Amino acid sequence: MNILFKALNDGTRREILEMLKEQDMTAGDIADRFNITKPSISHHLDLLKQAELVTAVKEGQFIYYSLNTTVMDEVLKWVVQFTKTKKKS
Amino acid sequence: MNILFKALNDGTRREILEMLKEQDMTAGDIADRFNITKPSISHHLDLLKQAELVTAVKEGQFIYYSLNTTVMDEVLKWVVQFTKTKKKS
DNA sequence: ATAATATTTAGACATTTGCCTAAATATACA
DNA sequence: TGTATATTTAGGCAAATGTCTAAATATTAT
Repeated sequence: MNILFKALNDGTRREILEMLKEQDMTAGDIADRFNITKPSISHHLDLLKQAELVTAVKEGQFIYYSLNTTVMDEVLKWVVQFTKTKKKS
Repeated sequence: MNILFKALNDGTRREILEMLKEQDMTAGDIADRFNITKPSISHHLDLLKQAELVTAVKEGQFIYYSLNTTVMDEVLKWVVQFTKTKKKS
């Protein structure tokens, strides 16, 4: 849970997740969309990978990153407990 | 969104939210449940307040903190976009 | 084998974070 | 008025974070 919220606590990383929601992308393609150096993006991707929010598959000299939606279910479950607190009126 | 994830990115703060889900509490009562000094808890409460995850009401010399569930809906909305991506098979 | 491309690893640096102690503020009570 | 209680504000400090440049690794193409 901790590592998950930590991974989500950064705008760049959240944007990466939103990009990967649309399509799988290589590390380079992801980096090209930000005004941040490739090593920095690589580090962000590593954190997302540690949190298992993304998976990485090497294909030749490229590494394709994909979203792993199942982990989000955990976050969802945690958040939901605070929202479904409605009382009958 | 940023300040929200920032507020949630701490175990102590998430625990406070879970406590407040059960009942409103004073700053002191909250602090008593942790092995952290009152000033530190006060700081955590301030962050939660900034994120509007909690509200504070002063009653005499006490300050009662309550959960504000409506803000969680925003988080929920953000998270859900990643979970409802199931395809028909 | 050498060069080019894709990506990561390593190391440095400034900023942010979470914690602490000490002091300040505000209310209640004797 | 003076003292105890509840909470916050201020200032300091070590650890974590996000960024960068330079170097290392791996793959592809000449």
